[in-house]
Amino acid sequence: MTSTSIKLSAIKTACKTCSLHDLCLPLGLDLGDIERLDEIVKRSRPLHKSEYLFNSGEKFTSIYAVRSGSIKTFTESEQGDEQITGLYLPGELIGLDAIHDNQHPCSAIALETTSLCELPFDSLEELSSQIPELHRQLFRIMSKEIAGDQSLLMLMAQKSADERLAAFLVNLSSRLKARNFSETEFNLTMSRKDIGNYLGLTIETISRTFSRFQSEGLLSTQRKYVNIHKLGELKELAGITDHCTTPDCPSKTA
Amino acid sequence: MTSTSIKLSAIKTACKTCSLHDLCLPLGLDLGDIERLDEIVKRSRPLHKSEYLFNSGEKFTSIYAVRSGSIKTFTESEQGDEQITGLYLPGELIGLDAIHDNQHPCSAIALETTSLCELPFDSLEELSSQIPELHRQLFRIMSKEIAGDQSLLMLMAQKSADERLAAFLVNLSSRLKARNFSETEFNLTMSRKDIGNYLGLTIETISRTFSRFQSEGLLSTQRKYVNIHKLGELKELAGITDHCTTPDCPSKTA
DNA sequence: CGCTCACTTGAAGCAAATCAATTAGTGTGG
DNA sequence: CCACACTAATTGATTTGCTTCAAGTGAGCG
Repeated sequence: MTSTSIKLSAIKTACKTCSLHDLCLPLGLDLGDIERLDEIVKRSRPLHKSEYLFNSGEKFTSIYAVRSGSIKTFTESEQGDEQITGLYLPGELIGLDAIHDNQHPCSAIALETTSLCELPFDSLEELSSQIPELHRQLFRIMSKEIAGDQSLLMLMAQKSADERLAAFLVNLSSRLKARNFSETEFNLTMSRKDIGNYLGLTIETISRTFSRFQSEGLLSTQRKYVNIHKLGELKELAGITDHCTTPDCPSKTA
Repeated sequence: MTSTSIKLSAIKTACKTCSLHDLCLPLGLDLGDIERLDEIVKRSRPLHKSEYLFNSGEKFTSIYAVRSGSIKTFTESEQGDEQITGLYLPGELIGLDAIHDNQHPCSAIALETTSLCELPFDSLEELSSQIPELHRQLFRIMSKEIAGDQSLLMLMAQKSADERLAAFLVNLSSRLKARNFSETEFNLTMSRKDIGNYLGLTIETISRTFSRFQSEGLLSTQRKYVNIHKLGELKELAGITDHCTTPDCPSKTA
């Protein structure tokens, strides 16, 4: 199971050749630094759909970067109700919320077949104290996560069902675009139930809202497949300030 | 206005004698390190009520630690509606969400007379690369902020008005307790309107809920003054998992 | 004293939740 | 390959918790 060294050379993935280069940690690092980073990265077999990456309460040891696929994180209250707290796409980092008390406050599960890079935190921390630019990059990423959560909060607090779903789709669209996927045609890896949970709505409301969007010609859906016809209108509905946390964010260019 | 050096010695506040020692950055640092931290800290005149600390869109230069008083942060959408994103008490750090794109995504305003420590980020970053423990502490604090936002999210997504207000009060209570204030008697520095906005509810709902809590004997209020009579019941209402981000969090001791 | 502003309380309206019934996919074993 | 169960999603009818609208109260202040 843990026969890493042999397979590694076979897979031959490396930060410097990774297509997520400019989304993930290596942004702004020089070649030598990237090689040092590469040395601490562990790459294991991909997770299948519904497999756990870690469980709530587990000891925190590593940060994970999504290489392909997608992951959802969620917390569970003792009443048993579950709240999805994050959806992670390729190039995004999972586990940043676990640093402060050394255990994961949420569980993480694969929404589809997903491969990851594991970054043992001790090594990452040590390396980042030697490479100031890595250090800065880590701060930036954590800061971005904070800012992203806060705009999601804003969404929850005072948006209607329509606005929430629109914002969710627009956000997903722009994140996919930044990863060179289509911004208008994609597959939702989350179920209606998950989306509802994530947005603080019921499955019925999500379903109805999708139906209405479709009858209004904004988009068409077929189960998990979504085709956005009027991205502009959807953005407007979402409140334009598409609570985006992506590099292509319009507010950045301002 | 910026005649700092003279006044500084007069005020004579220093991290090592600060009562917030174990809440703020110096946690776990040795005396020598604290002195080095002290050298980069700027302490200016206190802010009066309703004065701005910084404005949304402003260039990010410093992190601020609250020494006394309280600060609220909020974002404003182009439609003009405002969303409060944070309430900061003594010992807490403001501005962590601004690191990633070098400008503040929200505005910060004093809720009462408030004094702060300003930590120029460049210096802090440099110092933290020299002091591993400071480095670690910064990560912990940012991580805690992420985890805190996520539980607030959970609150918004699937809690009733009662549960939200209860959770808010319980959270405030435990944070005040950690600062050696009473956990049952305190003044709300936020108005009903602000509380409503923060929790995604209207001012009327907040008012009604307070009235009901009072008639049920859970607490009594007189304008901003709150006296909690049955903290236990309130905690239960809040869902026990008091989305706490404080050192005395029960889940920590588990 | 009368003004304003923050808060309280009541009544009506509405968006989303809940309850309920169907339909469409997915998987399983005969 | 087809019947079977099982889950995901859709659609409709009803209920409800919160908002909105509206009026009133009380504290603080010139």
